[in-house]
Amino acid sequence: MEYNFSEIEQKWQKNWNDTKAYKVSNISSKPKYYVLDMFPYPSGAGLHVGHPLGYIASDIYARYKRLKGFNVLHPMGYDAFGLPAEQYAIEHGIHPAISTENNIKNFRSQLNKIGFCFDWDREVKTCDAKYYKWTQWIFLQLFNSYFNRTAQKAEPIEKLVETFKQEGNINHECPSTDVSLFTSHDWNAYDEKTQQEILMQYRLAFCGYGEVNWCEALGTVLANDEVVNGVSERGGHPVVKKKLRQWYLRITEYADRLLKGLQTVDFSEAMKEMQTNWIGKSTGAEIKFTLTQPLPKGRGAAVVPKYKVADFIQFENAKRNRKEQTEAENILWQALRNNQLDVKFRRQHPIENFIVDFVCLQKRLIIEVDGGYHNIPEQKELDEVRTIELENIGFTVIRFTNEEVIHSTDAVLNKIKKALSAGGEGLGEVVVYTTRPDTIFGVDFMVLAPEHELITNITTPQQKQAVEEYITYVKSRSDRERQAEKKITGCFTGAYAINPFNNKNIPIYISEYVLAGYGTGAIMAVPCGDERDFKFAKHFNIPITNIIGKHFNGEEANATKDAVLENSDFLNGIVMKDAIEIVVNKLVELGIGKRKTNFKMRDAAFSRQRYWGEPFPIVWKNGIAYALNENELPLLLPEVDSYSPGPEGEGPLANIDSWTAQQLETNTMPGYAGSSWYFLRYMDNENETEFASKQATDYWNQVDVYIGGTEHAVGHLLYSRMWAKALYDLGFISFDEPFKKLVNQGMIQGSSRFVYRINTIVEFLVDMVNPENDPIRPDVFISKTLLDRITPDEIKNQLIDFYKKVNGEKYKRITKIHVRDSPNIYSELHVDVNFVDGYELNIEEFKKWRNGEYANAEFILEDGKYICGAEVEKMSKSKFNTVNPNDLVDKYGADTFRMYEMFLGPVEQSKPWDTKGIEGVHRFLKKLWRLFFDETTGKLKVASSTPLSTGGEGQGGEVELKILHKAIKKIEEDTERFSYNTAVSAFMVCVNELSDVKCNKKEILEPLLIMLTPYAPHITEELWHVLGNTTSILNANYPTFNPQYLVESSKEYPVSINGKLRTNIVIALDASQQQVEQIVLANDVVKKWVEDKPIKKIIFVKNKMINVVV
RNA sequence: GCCCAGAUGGCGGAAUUGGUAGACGCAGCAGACUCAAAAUCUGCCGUUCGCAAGGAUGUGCAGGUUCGAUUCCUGUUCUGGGCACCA
Repeated sequence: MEYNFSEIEQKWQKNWNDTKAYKVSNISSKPKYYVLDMFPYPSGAGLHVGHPLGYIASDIYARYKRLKGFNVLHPMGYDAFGLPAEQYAIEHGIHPAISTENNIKNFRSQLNKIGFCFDWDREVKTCDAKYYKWTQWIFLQLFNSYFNRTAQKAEPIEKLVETFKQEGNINHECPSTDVSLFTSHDWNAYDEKTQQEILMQYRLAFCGYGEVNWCEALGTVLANDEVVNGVSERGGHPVVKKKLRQWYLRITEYADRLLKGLQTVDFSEAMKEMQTNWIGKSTGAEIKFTLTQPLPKGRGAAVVPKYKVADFIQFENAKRNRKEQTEAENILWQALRNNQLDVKFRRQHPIENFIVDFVCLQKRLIIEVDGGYHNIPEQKELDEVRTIELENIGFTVIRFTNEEVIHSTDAVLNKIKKALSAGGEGLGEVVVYTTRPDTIFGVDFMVLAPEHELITNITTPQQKQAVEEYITYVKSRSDRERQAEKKITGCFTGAYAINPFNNKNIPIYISEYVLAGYGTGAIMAVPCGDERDFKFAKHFNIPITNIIGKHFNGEEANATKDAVLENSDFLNGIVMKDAIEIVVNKLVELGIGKRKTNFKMRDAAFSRQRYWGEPFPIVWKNGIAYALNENELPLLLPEVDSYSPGPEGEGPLANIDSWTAQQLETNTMPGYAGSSWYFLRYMDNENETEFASKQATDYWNQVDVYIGGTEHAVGHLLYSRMWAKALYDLGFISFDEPFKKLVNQGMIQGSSRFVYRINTIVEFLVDMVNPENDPIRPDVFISKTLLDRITPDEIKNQLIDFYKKVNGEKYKRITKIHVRDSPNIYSELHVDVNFVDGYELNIEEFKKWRNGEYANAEFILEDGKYICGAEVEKMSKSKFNTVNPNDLVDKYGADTFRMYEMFLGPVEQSKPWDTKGIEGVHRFLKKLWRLFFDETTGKLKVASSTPLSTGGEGQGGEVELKILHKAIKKIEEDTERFSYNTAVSAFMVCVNELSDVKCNKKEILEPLLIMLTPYAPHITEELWHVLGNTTSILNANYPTFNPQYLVESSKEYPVSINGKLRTNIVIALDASQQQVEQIVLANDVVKKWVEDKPIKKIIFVKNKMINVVV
């Protein structure tokens, strides 16, 4: 019998389908195992050979775990909302639902051909209303929650509202800087709109404003990859940043937990590192730099005033005063202490010759609480003098009576708050964020992000025009371009700030290398320690202060933390990393800065101005966003007439009158909405009352193995981790990390092929009387190898020869030829790899390509062949380098295809696709087949005869058992660690060796079949039944490794002299060091190399090697 | 620019913990079977010197640690992935 793979594969695929062999139950006595693939987007191009790589890997693992006795969940579904379908709809007028459904059908049929063990009854599609009902529902949970920073978890927003009613937001710092402190009194007095606006700043899903790529000409918002070099990819229209109302997820609140969670999951170190870097936690300080301009109101002081620090006696008095607090002072202190108003207050603090009641040094605000004796005239006069003196050195003084403090505390606090915010404006200041406060004395200039709000206020009239021009330039550039730019650009604002530590004037610049979104959008530049600051200083000729002595050579910056500080006042002589703490403490003490933890990660933009996505279950009333009720879900995506954007760049939903009449949100959710929780829906995909029952999510729990590419490292993987954490916090699931183990699959790259068209233009002077004599100028392609060798002149001559040939008789009438050089002598064109054999172009196929576009093409060949150029690129339809798995399955069968994809190399490594080697794997399966069937007679030759165990007489049995158990050990280990390429070669070795010993024993071959089942399920099921089994091999028991079959008594040791291998000697494994030394030194080869040199030592590593050192 | 990964024969790759570099497969070469082809089987196959025995050299590049380095360290080049609206 022949190995007829297509017959076998169809037969068993039908059988498995009919018997529901892959149906998985949520109720089982077996331990559970959840194997998940990353959610595919069903693109119109269909599957190419790159897609199944991860699916085959997971399929093998799922089948392996099943053989090992697990109840395995291995589902598949579609991330079906997305931009490409919408783009297709715009171009072809076909509803995305229809094109998506077609793509899904195509995808599924392609997947089925490969023989995956998906439980199709659990299939999900994100664009299905039954699915997105729950995406909307989860969104509402996020909308109706806030992050309790004390408890470090999400909680219902009603709980927060209760707290606000009781105590204001004193214990719940707002994640947004837009909301300052308010009391319960304040809260209760706020109107609905204010209250809702405040709540919005706390919600986990919230509305804000964000910049998008706006293309005026197309009237639409563009995705980043639709923008190329600042213009739209389609049409090349200019693109600028535009602020639009957007939804966000407050993922930044989860930053710390997302970091901590990484310690509990089994992801690669690289993956964890990428996520860690993306979250970008850094510790440092915010430092306030006072501006020299505009001048503080009415006082004329252009420098930061200094004041005298208290002497010993004053400190003693202050201490005593603190103990003898009045009732009013105590009340106020309780409200001011511990940064409750966001700033640090001190009580009974000595300033100049006075001891003031309360002072905020940072805002230079003094609060005096007056007891009764302040009412006498002398005291009043003294107080006034004191106020004037304090104001002269830059303080603001406000006074309250005991009465006011005790009876109208709220009003007093409000006045203080107002005074605090006014204080900042008067002086004008820039807050910078730095991770290196130790370098404070090396600050030579300051750089603000061009978006920084202070810029318009501080720019001097002389610099105004230059600054505006620069800002216009920056507006046209993406963050990526800004960071990648090597050229130094920037602009001086004309303003100066003062270094609070040495009063040095610091020029303030703006530059695109400072991004508005990170830190405070302003940096203090230390050119001797930071490369970009250094280059900036050089470019603008800013003198550089060296604070690190010989560590700075004047040629390049040195970011060391180990240098001893110089030119640094009170820090001189201190090692930089120790100075960081000292400076931070000093900043806090002086009230000019604070310790600050920063995250690079930003809140996740969660809306798109598009049609093909989940509608938000949100209604707007009077500018307030209200959630729909649960029973109004799903909010169905309506039909639209056109997929073009709304009037102000909103999504297409804004064009539907009935939609806008209901005041429904016109944005839709982004692609990652549905994919952030799909792994939960698989557990219970038909549930109509919950996103998944608690019972189901408790049973399946975390995904045990998740296989997917690193391209999702920071997007999808962080979002879904956040969603899981939020659902966990709110009590809907009982695990807060969704994926226990992550295996990264590499990309299969395309190996593109190119043909080279000659561009040189040949002009003919022809007989104009007969226009039909106009000569034909076919496209001429030149072979790559030839192109590399010959000169442009030779190319021209070849070209003319061709024109002569094709024009034949006509050519004789041509009176003159003129060859005009074009800038590029030739063009490199992608050609479909499917009609290139290796590098040789199949010219006939090429001529038929693209409806005969090149039917008349001519070719300059070499040795009768057209050799193509080659390059490794992304596999993509537009590059004509895709290979369809269907073609390969038809030609070699699914089993061969599956094994070949695995045999290509390690799963996690990227590699270019090359179909060439597939024959080898196919031969392996045929060879396996021949172990069962006689080549010539076609008869089954497997016999049942118990192979003899160790010590028995029949060596045949021993050898075969050894071969089998060596394979079991290797293949089981390799499968466990996803090293499928080495497992496949172990199968090959095993089958080669069994063929060599002509093994035909059922007891050897049957376990081999079981081991091979995960890799090649069809052929093994067929042979399994050939051996007489009646149940499916899918449910067989994995063979058990027995080490006793592999025991050896001696080893052939490699022997090196001075590390160079010279010979091999067989030595018993139990030999001692002395015995080994004797044997080795007696060896002739060793003697020859040692000659009479003295032997220093002999290194003997048991079971490894021997090295003689002379 | 920043973050992550990778680089080994003509090609895909192996070497799991610092211990015989090139397993397994492809391609190639030689041979067997055949009228022939296909299929199958056998042998050879990093480079280089040599008739051979054997030697030299060799894991992107330059250094270092070690008895011994593809493996560890420092620097560097190139390639791939990501960089917040592709999914």
